[in-house]
Amino acid sequence: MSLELKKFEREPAYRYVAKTIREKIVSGEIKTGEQLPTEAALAEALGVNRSTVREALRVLEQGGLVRRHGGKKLFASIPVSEDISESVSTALILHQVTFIDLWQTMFALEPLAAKLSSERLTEDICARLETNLEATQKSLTNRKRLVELDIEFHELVAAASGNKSLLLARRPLSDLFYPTFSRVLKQPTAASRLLRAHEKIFTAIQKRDSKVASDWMEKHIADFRKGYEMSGLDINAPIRAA
Amino acid sequence: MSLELKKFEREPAYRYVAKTIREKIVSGEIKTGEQLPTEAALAEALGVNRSTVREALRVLEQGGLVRRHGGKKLFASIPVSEDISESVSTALILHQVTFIDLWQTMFALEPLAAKLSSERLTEDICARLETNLEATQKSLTNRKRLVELDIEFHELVAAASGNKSLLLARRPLSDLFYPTFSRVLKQPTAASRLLRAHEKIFTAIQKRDSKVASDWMEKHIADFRKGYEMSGLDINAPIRAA
DNA sequence: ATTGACATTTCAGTCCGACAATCCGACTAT
DNA sequence: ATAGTCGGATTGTCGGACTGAAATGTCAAT
Repeated sequence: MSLELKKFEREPAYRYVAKTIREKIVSGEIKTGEQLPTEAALAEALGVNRSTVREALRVLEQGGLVRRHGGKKLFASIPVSEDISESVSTALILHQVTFIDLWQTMFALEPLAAKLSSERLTEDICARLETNLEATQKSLTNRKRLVELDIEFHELVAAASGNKSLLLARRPLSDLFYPTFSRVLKQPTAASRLLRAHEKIFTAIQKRDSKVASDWMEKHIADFRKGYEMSGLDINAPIRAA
Repeated sequence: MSLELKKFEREPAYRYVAKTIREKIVSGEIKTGEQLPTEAALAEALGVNRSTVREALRVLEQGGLVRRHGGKKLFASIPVSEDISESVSTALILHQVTFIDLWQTMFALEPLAAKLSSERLTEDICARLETNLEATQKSLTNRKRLVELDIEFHELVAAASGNKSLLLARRPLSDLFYPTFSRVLKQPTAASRLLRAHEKIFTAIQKRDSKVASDWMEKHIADFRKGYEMSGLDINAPIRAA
């Protein structure tokens, strides 16, 4: 017997304004990349004060729907994974997710990314993967650089899949993994194993061999976990913020 | 040859304020559930105007890090999946993800959720799943209700996994699926197939049989796709907003 | 003591007006 | 054309003010 009395909550004006603008963007009435009116103009058009418009803009900005180029003009935009990732990451940290939580999810997503990439790889991304691999070969002793290249490799594979939901889902997990990844790479054979796995994955993707690509990615992610454990890190401890 | 001269960008005060408060929350200095000072107090403490504080609060609010209870008091809080899901969903829509994109990702995540649930199921959630199944049996002809129950079932399974990153990753996908799900349920045998799958999954989870749980979930998700296609919906068309 | 009605205070939401910094566009001189 | 100059437009920030709703305090009745 929930009474649910009417939920009086009159929605604040700033939220109404945000919703209105968001809908115009989502519906396509305001196209991506298009310039928005000035704050003053929006205020007048919507019949509210500029302060109210500004609060609404902060909301949209945080959601990545609106951004400023070069300090002044306001543009409608598509939220990119960076926009989303930060809030998801902090949410995960506050929920005290453990390494093993993240790893389990990643273990499901990354092989999928490898598989799909084998089916959709474009010339552009293929070239970038190749460049990435060459750089990796030259950076086997530079842990910091190696971490960057590993991040890029996996991001490229996910991008090659052409599946944006996959890209968006894995990004925050990746962001949370990598602060400790440098430590895992201290393991003697870690760097060479990483390179070997990346090469196998890349080759398989190039050959459109989705099965092998997926399998090697699986091994690669499994290997990451082993390395994590062997580095003396606790897979059941909550992930710390970067 | 990029000069990259210092990126002058002095960060706006409202963003600095937001960052400051966020860090205090993430670091635990302000505990979850704790009440925050009033806007005026924050303004004075941080040496900025109240308007500036308010803009910062909009940012944090959007990220689910603070919320108001009963319209007045401000509390620090943990972002829940609803908080995140909306922005991720709109991002996905703007990226024009297709049904097949979402489905592929879901096809990787849901069996994992079923598998993990088999290992960690709690009494509480077990009972709620049982209630859910009973309600489903009684609602086979009520499509609207059936959609709600299906959402709940899968959400419960994911919750039972105890893996928050999984919960957070699947939520926006689920939200995007369900607007069209009612149509899929028009298929003659769809409702009974759904019930049967849910029952099989639940039974397997109860028996801690992770393999069977995972397999049945896989079948269930695969079946969903077939139903989607048979309903005359285009799996390659961009998902529309709810 | 507990309850309930009523008065008081606090505070979020909104508005107004203002100002400095700086970005943009137009105009001018080279 | 290119570079330099100048003024208007626009954002970020500020101080102040008002309103209504929420929180709190007061007091009488039970």
